[in-house]
Amino acid sequence: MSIHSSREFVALVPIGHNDAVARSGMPRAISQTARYAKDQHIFDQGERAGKIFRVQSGSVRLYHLLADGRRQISAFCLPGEVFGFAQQGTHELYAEAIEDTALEAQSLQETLTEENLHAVLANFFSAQTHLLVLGRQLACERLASFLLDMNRRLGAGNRVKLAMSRNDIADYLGLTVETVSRGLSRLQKDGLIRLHDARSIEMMKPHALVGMVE
Amino acid sequence: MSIHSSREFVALVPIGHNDAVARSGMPRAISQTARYAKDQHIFDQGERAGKIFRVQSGSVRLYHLLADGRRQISAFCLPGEVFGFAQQGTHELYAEAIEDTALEAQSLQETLTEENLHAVLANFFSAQTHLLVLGRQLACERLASFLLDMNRRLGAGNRVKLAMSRNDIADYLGLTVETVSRGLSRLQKDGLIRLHDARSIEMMKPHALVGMVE
DNA sequence: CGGACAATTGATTATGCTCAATACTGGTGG
DNA sequence: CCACCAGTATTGAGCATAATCAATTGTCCG
Repeated sequence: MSIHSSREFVALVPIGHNDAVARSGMPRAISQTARYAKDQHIFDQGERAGKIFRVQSGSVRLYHLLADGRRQISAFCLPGEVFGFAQQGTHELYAEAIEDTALEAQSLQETLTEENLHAVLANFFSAQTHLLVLGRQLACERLASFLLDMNRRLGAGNRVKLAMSRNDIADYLGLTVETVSRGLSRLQKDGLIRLHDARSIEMMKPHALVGMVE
Repeated sequence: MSIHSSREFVALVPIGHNDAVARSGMPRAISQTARYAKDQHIFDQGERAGKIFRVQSGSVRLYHLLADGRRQISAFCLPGEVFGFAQQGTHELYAEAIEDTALEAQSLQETLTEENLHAVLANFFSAQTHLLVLGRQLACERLASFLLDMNRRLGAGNRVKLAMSRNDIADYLGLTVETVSRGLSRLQKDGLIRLHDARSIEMMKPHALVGMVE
């Protein structure tokens, strides 16, 4: 893997809450808000990359596809989170809005900021942790990991309102829809969670869920 | 996830082949070579992070553990590659030398460089791609992915000399040792690879292997 | 040469997948 | 307002891939 002019390779612009940059008087990035409808594509694999995105509202799925249609969602992006980093100037995955979504799209600049690096690192550690889930956890454990992660990121008591379908969850956790559904039913039967409706899930015993995933 | 002073969070120093920095006269990082024996630990999860490492020779495994001992190797690091990026100043995984290994350890500085960012991105995309393997590929497909990746990174014709055991490969691919062994036997029986010895594998039909993984 | 570790192979089991049927939900139009 | 319809979710039955348990074989060092 060669290390040549990485100037060409990646969007490097200040992102939200960039106090350090604001104070130092460095040039701010050009940014604008773009709106996407449910299931609208944001960028495709192979597409030229020139921007990074910060979710203002809504949520986004990032995924890879195999030739026969198998799909792996590598991440969900929730409000406040940043995505769209690319190598070789080309996106390696697909991005779609899961629901109606507003994104702050920021144009390519050559400015290195700590916030950029921090966002990339957040993406990286998130992916790395997910490897453990996909490689070594059982179906119910994967679901517990997913619910706890969503709860942490959405942060509203012990109840999460999921934007994504069972199909999306399955493709994120490396399972099938049926297994996701059965797993949730099982967690509910065991008293660990409560399904208020299919997309609104309350964690009744968060500590027990944590115990499942570590 | 708060975005405060990321200065505390990550080692940011110039790394190898840093022509831009060298030319510009910016201060070079303090760096030194450290040697590790087979299976020697480099850092542990929870340990204070203060350095990043560049592999000069040998190879390294990075992994997570679950409480009951299940292990997921998130990456193998080969000569020329960089690892050790951390968040919150604390390592999130374990690092061990797979064989006798020399590392260029570089002290923490606050210098942002394009090479650093590029190294983090390389780590990130590698993890992201591996999610597809763990989430959506069958055992033989995972093995094909692994062999092709090793061949690309080691780059010596169509023959790879693996430093790691079947057990390491299994923990990297989310399989058991037995399944790895059976998968390799199967690929050999089908004429796709040839096992010169257990650790020395030749790809007889690289194109067919590529066909398996996409 | 011997002993420990590593790798392979076999038999059986189990987790999650596939195929199939049914239930639920939300939006639309009569 | 309610009935209908399409998409979404749940549940069931049988199957397949990979895990587990177990026995051999192979290999690298001392």
